[in-house]
Amino acid sequence: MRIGELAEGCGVTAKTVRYYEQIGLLPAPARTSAGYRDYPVAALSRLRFVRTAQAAGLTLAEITGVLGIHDAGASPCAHVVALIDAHLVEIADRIAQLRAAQVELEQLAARAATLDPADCTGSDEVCRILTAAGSGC
Amino acid sequence: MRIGELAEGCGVTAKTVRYYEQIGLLPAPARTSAGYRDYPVAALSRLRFVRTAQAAGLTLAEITGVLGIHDAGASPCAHVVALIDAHLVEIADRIAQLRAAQVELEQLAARAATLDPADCTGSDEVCRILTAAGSGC
DNA sequence: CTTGACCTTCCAGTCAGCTGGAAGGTTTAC
DNA sequence: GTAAACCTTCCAGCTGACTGGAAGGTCAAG
Repeated sequence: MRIGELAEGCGVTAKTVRYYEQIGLLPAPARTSAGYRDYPVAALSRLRFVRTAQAAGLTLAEITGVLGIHDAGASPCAHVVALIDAHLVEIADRIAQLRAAQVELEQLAARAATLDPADCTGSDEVCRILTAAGSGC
Repeated sequence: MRIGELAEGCGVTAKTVRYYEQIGLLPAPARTSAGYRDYPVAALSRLRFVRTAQAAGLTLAEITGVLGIHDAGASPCAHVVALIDAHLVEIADRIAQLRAAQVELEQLAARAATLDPADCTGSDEVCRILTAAGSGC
C-alpha cells in the first residue's frame, strides 16, 4: 500500500504519515524499487489506533509510549488506564479554570454595561472596564 | 525606573518586558547615557493593565489592539466589550468540547475496568481499551 | 580594585502537531 | 508521448508567549 492510500484510509494527509514516521510513532516501512514507501495492511490499523487514541485526548508522545509497550510484547492496559486518569484530572482542572474565567468575564461585561464611554476618554487608565478587574499583579 | 524594577513591580521578568516591547505591546522607553531602559512611573500601570487583560483571557495581540485604540485618543470600550463577548463564546465552546472528552474518557475508564489484561497480550490490536472507542477514522 | 548584580543585543529554542514549498523522480491513463 | 497525479527529500514556518544563553557593558558595595 502506498502512503496516499494509507493516509486517505485514515483521514490524514501523506505529510502527516511521514511526520508520524519521523517522530517514531509509525515504524519505517519497506520501500519499492523506486523508493516509495510500501505499507503492509496492518499499518492501517496502527494508524487508526493512533487517531483513535488522539481523539481520546492522548498526545502523540503518550501514544508513542503506549505503542512502545505494545511492541515490546507487554499489555499496555495499566499504562493506558493511568493516562486516562491523568487526562481526566487535567480536563477537570481545565474546566475549572475556564469556569473561573467565564465568571470573571461575565462580571466585566456587566460592569461595562454600567459605564459611559464618554467618562473614559480623558482618563489616565487605558480602559475602566478592565482596569480594576483581575486585581492581581 | 530600570527594567528589573518595572518587571518585579508587576510580577514578570525583564525578558518578558523586552519581549512586550519587541512585539509593540509596550512603547520603547527613554534610555540612560549607558543605554539602560529608563521607564516613567506610568509604565507600571500600563504593564499592570496588560497583565490584568491577559488574566481576563485576552491575547497579547488583542491587548495590543486595545492599547492602540487608547493611544489614538479614543475610548476602547466598545472594542473591549466585543472582545469579552467573543471570549465568552470561545470559553463556552471549549467547555463543551472538554465535557465531551470527559464523557468519552470516563466511558473508556469504565470499559477498562471490565477488561482483563491477559486477554489483550496476544491480540493483534494495540489496546482493547482504546480500539473501539472513537470509532471515527 | 574586585566582585556580583544588573543591564545590553542578538540568535535560537521551547511546546504540539503539523503544514508549505521547492526541486526532482515515478507511475498511470489517455 | 505526454500530462496529471503521485511519490521522494529537505528545509522552513506556523501558533502564542515566552525563555535560554552567549558575549559584553555598567553600577554599587566593601
